[in-house]
Amino acid sequence: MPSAATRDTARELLCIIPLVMRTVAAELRAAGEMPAPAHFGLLTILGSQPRTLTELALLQGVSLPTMSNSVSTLVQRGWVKRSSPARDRRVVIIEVTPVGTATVERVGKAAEAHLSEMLGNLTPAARRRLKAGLGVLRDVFSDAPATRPKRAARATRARTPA
Amino acid sequence: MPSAATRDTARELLCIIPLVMRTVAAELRAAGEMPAPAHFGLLTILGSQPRTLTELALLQGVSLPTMSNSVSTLVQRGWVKRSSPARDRRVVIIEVTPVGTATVERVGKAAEAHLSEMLGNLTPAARRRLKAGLGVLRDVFSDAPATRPKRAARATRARTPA
DNA sequence: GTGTTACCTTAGCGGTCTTAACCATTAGCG
DNA sequence: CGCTAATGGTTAAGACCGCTAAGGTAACAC
Repeated sequence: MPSAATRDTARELLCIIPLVMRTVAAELRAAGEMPAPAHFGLLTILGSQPRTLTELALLQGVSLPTMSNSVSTLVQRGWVKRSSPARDRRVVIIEVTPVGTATVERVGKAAEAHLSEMLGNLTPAARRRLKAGLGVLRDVFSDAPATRPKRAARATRARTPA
Repeated sequence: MPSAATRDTARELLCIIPLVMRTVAAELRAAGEMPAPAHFGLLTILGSQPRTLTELALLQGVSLPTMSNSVSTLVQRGWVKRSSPARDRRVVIIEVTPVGTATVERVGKAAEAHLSEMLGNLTPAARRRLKAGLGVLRDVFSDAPATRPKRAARATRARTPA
């Protein structure tokens, strides 16, 4: 049973996250050839290593069809490529292309710049609070598939350093 | 020229907000007759007082057409109603209906419950950090039209929207 | 009354997400 | 070997959310 405090925070989340989301999406949209919000995270993930479709869907907390479609879009834009390993041709490995890497780099920089403009007005203390809050958010949501409480306990410590 | 610290925070925002957004949307979707994420905030705003379409669009940081459409959906569901004041028949006043109020109440509660489940694992300290961060988020994004400083009428002050 | 401005709506497009249904490949087993 | 599952992806259809561009009507100013 949720305490009043958690419920309060939940309500807060419910109200402002969509607001923030809109802004973030707008930044990305305005930042050039706009890899839509979802695509940005995707390319970032793939930047560290290639993944299968299922892995990606899990990581991003979306259904397989959604991921398949997103990847298709990305392929179409030349940012990632699909390939099937010979050992098991059912699976699809998705890799980012050099063009994709460059795009994320560029667009991300532009979006950051815009965002930073808004964040620039914050006092250092406020920015610290924001950062701390984002860290918590990441810990809580980093792979929770929403409506399915599959894995219960996630340690909420370990503030994801840097 | 954004400092490294702000850029870092911006990048953080860019990566985790969509993730959180998906979860919140899923909560809402699973919470019953799902007033989509955007609708939830809208109904909440209207809960305190009726507003014109333009006001709503400004408050939510969306375009007028978007707000018009959203309101149409809400009207269709019987959650709000439109009316034109006699003194100026160009404007449209949007008011929440009793059904709308009840719906937000109910759905909000369900979504909060789900969210609270995730948040329940947080230490009190972490929850405090989260809350503080959300507050900052609200201040920063509460009505910033993202990429367009349309008419710069809004100074960067005016905290405390509620 | 003509023109301008303000407010809202309609139309059309792209993106995100879902579920249901459908292939294709691999693995198990008699 | 051939049949049946299961695994992994894809397609198809549907609902929302956001945008721009292009109307339409009401109020205001001359």
